Amino acid sequence: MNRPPEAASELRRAYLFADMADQHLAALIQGMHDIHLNTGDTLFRHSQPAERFFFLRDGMVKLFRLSPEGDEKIIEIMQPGQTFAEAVMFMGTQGRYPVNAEAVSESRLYAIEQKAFLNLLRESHEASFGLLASLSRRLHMLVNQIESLTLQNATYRLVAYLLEQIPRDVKTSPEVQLTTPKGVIASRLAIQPETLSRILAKLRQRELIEVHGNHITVRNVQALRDLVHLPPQD
Amino acid sequence: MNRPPEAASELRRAYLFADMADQHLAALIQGMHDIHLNTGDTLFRHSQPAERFFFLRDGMVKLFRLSPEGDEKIIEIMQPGQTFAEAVMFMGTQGRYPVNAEAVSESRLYAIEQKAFLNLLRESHEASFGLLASLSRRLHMLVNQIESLTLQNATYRLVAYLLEQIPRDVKTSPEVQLTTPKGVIASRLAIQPETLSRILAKLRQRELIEVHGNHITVRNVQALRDLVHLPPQD
DNA sequence: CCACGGCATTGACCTTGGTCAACCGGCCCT
DNA sequence: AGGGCCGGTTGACCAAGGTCAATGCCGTGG
Repeated sequence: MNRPPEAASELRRAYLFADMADQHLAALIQGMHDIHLNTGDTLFRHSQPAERFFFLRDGMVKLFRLSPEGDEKIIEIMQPGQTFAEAVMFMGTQGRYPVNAEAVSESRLYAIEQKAFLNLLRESHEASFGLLASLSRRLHMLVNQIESLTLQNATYRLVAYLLEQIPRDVKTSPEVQLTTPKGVIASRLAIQPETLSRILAKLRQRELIEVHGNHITVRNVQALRDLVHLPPQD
Repeated sequence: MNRPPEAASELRRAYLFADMADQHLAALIQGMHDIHLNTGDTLFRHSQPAERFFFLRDGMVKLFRLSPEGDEKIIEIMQPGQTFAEAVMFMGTQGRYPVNAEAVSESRLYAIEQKAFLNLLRESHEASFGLLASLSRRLHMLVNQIESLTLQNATYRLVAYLLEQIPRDVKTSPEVQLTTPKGVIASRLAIQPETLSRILAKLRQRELIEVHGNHITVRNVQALRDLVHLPPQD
């Protein structure tokens, strides 16, 4: 495993590795594997035995569940710099992946053996704390998702999603570039593509947004924020 | 804090404390507080600063979110022997509770200071591992909940809930004693009480169950399992 | 003993979002 | 250039479950 020295700083973007001691990280880097996925490639499937977890370098990977009828619900869309499937290590004897993972765009990843990482956890408190931080962030995200699935309607979820895509510090009329096909976003928000389309059309009619393909211009941020009961400004 | 010696074995019922060294556990027990709640009492509220987490000794506590309109969605109903709000410690600086907590029945709890526990984590790998196990269990539970909220209908969710209530090893015609008012169960399943009532009525008509107040007799387990696509037996 | 309040049930009606189908436009491939 | 495919859009229709209101059923307390 000959690996460029940038690997360490690359990994440190993830909570999990942010504070890990150099030598521990170096050891991990020695043992990890490169993975390349084309769009549509499957990384792992629900209920397969989980022997490694992943760090996403480039591209995008969706984590999703399938209903017996084949309907898909995306739980999370992983972005570069994030780790996933790290929690499975602790699901008792022989953990299994709780979701499917598939590349939404061409992706490069590092795969890390759970065994190796478990050993490291025993030596490194920073690693444990990093993992705990990762898990609690994800936990919180899931609770928020449950809230918006049950307490909010489709329009609310879509608007909240759009607002999330606007970088924090933008003051000008914000532009949102959708990074995945609309069907993927629909599945993430647990609505049908047709419904997504209709909601966008309605927002367009009300002149709250402009839609050009997968580029969206938000014409009236405050009106959108009001729609989701967010206080003015921020 | 004069505490009975049973406290240790009581706490060990929770994943979090199961494998913790005796002296560490003893130290925790020294510092913790007793809490008594009557039905309807609030333990903490969403977005309050979180300074402690809890171990439920007796009774039941619901964790829930409220919509701006006041609708309630129960995320989880805590049972005796479980810990909750342990994850908040790692949500960066000054974590805040992501949910509300309120007693559904008269309850006794132990409250543990997060600071004290954090110090302990630095010394005890067992504590870290216990916490990691707790969090990944909860994570998995939430993913399952998202799946059934999005990919399954109300009848499915209720039937799955009923089947979960049947103790593992029962072979006779199983009896389910609902441990909370039906309205609470409805909120947990993200349906209205009226809908819950109607679904039970429908299952009764089909002679799959009998309902007597909050006692339910399952007349045909296999038919219920089929409804939720579970394989026969198990 | 009756009155009240909370929970549950039932009925009538309505709304949201799903389903099915047609259609459009861009892109790739031959 | 033509054909087919994929993603997205639009329309017509449908159904699951929510809403609103009336009613029943206790259990508690005056």
